[in-house]
Amino acid sequence: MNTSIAIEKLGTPRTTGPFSLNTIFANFPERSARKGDTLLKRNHSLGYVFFLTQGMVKTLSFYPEKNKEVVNGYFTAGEMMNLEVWHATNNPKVTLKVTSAKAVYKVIPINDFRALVLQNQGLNQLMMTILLEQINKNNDRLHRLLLYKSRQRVVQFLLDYVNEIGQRVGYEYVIKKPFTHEEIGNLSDTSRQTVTTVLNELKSKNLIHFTRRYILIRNLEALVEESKKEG
DNA sequence: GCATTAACGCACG
DNA sequence: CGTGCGTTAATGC
Repeated sequence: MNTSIAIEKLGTPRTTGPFSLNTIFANFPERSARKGDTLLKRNHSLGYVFFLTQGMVKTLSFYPEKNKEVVNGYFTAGEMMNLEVWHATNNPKVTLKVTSAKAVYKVIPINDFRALVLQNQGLNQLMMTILLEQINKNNDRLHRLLLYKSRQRVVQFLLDYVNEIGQRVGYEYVIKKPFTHEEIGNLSDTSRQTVTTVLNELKSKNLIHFTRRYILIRNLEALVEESKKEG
């Protein structure tokens, strides 16, 4: 994989331009939330989709037979959330929680959303694309769990992370952390302690540097190699 | 071996 | 000053 090309794709073109989601949802008011706030409570009764314009939100599913909530993934600016309500107007398992300091989002009732999609062929196509991307992302996560060991998954998560929200600084990349080590563990299917040790190992190799506020990728190429390397 | 859980001390923000 | 982090020992497969 050519990471330099992948990095060039940074940004969210879907949020600008005449056919962007921002334009399509222009009439829906923006709402603001802070870290830890819940956008969608588990067992809510009404169907809404959400459009995230700023910040980061994680989704969790609840499994009553285990009495446990597991992290499904996270959304960044420009993404649609809770699209599952398209075929069932409520989504009782799912919770949406803000993980960044601040999040700005729009709430679109499912009936309004359906009407928009049915009258707008472009939006229809875009939704297909977005859904497939979300499915692919989940597939990739599952495949990584099957094919790679935990330390590699942490490195792979870092690479995803820098692609999505990293900022280029000279030859390095900075990620401002909306995640704790525990959350990184949830998302790369490993434990908090493993995340800590892997990150410190990468730090000692001078591939990355980090504090509680940010992660600096010092050597992206080497990190890509690290993600492929066996145990 | 490879990773998880528990446990505890420490210090960042 | 709370909780997120770093480390290690015990345990499982």
